[in-house]
Amino acid sequence: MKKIEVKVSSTFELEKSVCNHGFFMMAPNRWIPSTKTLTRPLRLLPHHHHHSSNVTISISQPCSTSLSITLLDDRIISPSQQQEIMDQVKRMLRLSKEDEKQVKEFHRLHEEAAKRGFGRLFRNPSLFEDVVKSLLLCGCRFQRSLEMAKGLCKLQKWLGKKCKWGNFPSAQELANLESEELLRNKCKLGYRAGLVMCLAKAVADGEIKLLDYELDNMQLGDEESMFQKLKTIKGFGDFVTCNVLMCMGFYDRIPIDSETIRHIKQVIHQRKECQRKNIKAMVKEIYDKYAPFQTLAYWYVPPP
DNA sequence: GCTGTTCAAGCCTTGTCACC
DNA sequence: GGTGACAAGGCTTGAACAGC
Repeated sequence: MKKIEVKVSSTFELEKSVCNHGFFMMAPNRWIPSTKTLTRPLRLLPHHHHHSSNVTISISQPCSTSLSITLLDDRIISPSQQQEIMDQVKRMLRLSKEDEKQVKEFHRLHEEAAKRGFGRLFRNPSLFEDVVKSLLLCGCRFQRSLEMAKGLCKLQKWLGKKCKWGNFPSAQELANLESEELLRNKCKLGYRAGLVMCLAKAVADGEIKLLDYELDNMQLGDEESMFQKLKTIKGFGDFVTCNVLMCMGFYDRIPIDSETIRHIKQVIHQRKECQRKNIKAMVKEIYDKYAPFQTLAYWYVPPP
């Protein structure tokens, strides 16, 4: 079993960087609380004549200054593939220099979060997976979103691919499906099947350049134009768009859904007057002082 | 800018009815 | 009366759209 070490700053805490909003619970991510380990498959780019392949990893934090990535399959990994694995882990846990900078700035505004080492929101290894999962959150309870993600991870098996642990399908894999019926009926995506299929095709055809979106955003820092651009995609309302912006690292528009009302009412502020009607105003009132990191502050849950 | 309405899907509750 | 099967409708979600 091969291990890769990744150095992290001493303020980094794996559990806090993983267990914050719902994505860490969605397949193929699996968090094991007893060992504080995150396990999931990652996709490796096609090499030479081979198709893209999966490698299963688990991430743990043996000490405060380093992470340990364990490769669970018995296979030889080239140096460039090792780099691919590290890049994806860095994306999930937001370990880039830019992320580090944002966390520090946020901590200047939010003393309590700084004290508890909170400031990184979990992501999936690719923006495409983030986007699809954001769509899965729509129009149902979270439990069903979890089942849909599981269904999508079984897709590779149904398509006859040999893999121990089904990975989340890529845009290419989804775009190559004959019809959306498999997504609709077997993965139980319902009406979301059409949206996901449409998105996958647009991404695979290069109509929507997700990679560019991600690369551009940090350099340009133009959230408004990114918001407008994302909003044109079918199925992207305010909630999904803000959730995707959050994944990209723009934190000043909080993704508001029904969960937000519960969140504010019961968990955080004991504010009973919170309703669907006034939720926007209340969120603004409570979190605007943390601008431009409102979404980070929103996901910070103080200890009981 | 907002409001309200409609849409979609599946789960949940309730209602109906035959049967023992 | 109690029970089980099944159907109908309600509830829930965010997006989309119409209207102001």
